[in-house]
Amino acid sequence: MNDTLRPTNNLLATLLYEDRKLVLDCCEEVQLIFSDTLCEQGKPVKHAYFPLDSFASLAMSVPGHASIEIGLVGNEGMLGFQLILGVATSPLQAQVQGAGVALRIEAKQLEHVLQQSQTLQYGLNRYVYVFMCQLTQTAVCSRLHKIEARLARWLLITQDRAHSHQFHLTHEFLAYMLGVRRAGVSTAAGLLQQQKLIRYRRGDITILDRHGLEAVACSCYATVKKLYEETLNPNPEKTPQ
Amino acid sequence: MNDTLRPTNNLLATLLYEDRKLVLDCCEEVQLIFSDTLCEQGKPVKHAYFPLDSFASLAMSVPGHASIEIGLVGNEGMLGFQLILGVATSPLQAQVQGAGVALRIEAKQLEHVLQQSQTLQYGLNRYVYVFMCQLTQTAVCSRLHKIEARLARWLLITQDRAHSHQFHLTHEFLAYMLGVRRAGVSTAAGLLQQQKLIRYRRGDITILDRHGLEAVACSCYATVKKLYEETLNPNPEKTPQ
DNA sequence: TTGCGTCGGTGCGTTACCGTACACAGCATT
DNA sequence: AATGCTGTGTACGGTAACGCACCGACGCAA
Repeated sequence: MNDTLRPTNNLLATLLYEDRKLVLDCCEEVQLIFSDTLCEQGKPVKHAYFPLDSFASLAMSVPGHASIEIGLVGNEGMLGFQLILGVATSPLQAQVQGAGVALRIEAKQLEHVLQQSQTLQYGLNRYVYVFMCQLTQTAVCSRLHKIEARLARWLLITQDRAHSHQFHLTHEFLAYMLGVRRAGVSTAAGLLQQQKLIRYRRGDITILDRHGLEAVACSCYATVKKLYEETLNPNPEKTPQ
Repeated sequence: MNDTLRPTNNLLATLLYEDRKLVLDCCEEVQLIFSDTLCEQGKPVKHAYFPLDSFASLAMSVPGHASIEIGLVGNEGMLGFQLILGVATSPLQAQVQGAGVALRIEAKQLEHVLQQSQTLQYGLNRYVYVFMCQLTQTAVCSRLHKIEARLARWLLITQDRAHSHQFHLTHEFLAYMLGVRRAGVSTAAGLLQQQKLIRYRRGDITILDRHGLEAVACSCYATVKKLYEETLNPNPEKTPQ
């Protein structure tokens, strides 16, 4: 497969060649449609996804409350971390936020290839670890930081996943993900727009000043980004252990 | 080893007999001292612990802010989940909250026995999964629920780990764990005491009415408890898959 | 008995966000 | 041109928690 001529999945890229091949041979390419639900809270999961140019949001809902952000999964990771741990039930809800292509592997087949290679197991376990840290950081963030900072952070990670300075996100959706009121998002977004960091019109958001946005966002953005870079080294051939 | 005459670790109890033996043979018994720090954020980890009658708190601190609760680990689980994933750095801070005995295994040895048994790997992976769900639930909880409910929840999980209706916890410490002001805890604790659910005096807390406390606590307590019961089945011989 | 450190109760002004509600603008459909 | 839906701006009163600060009560030790 010629990876250089098409978008790649960075998690797969961290794997040893043999392990990557093992996984890729079981994968099929699928087109993800915007707003499709890939898995629901508490329901069984049939596939794991390695997004290429697509990405999906993860959220948890609590009875009697709004839901809350957990994170976004794009081509830096994998959707369905539970399968790496041998659990076939989804604890979260996943919804496609950016249409595009993803590689898909059946749960059974993933389980099978995991049993065939210790190093694959190890490589994907590292992802589970990073994902867990990200989860914790997001948790802390939503507890400590104010809406404006969290909104800025969310826009940044969306831009990272979308690989574009422009994307579609309504205040309504952002409110849902951040677990706040729609009105709260409007106010915060208004502030960011006043500072000429972003521009939006009926759901179409354009990032005007990424650096400015990073300054407004809390340190959580940088922390998680660094974690991914440090832990998921994209040159495993050089550091196979 | 005669497990029936002494406190047991429930996670170890979920393992197959052979796997349990594999782990136990590498374990040494250690006495954990109250307020000892078992691992610090970002520092390497040398051991994993399986508490018997001891328990420890996990917290994450963010520069410029108070720290925040992640959870408590007692005889229902294991301290050092990262080691199961092959990562030897601690993302969190762990401090002994209940003095007592724990079984301790060296990181290297755990890695070694994990390589020897797929079923052990699988059994501990399930714990990682449950722990992750708990993490998420705690995250959501600290975002959505008010201090009184979260305090009630914390007291309940402490009671579960301490296996006693009485334990030592100052408002100061509770504030630290819940990520709120000490004064906020005092007010909330005062309310619980007014309702005759608890009694406290200079750090000594007595649970008077567990059911009442469960009613005040948010649903998160019940959710996580159920998750542990369902996922970590203590009779693996009957359901070895 | 005095002193000191720990622990907890309380008050005050401030802030971030909530629930609710209404108004309006852009866009598509009839 | 009229209608209706979606997306956004804004306002109002209410509240949970904040930072800060001070004081009192208890318990240990000199």
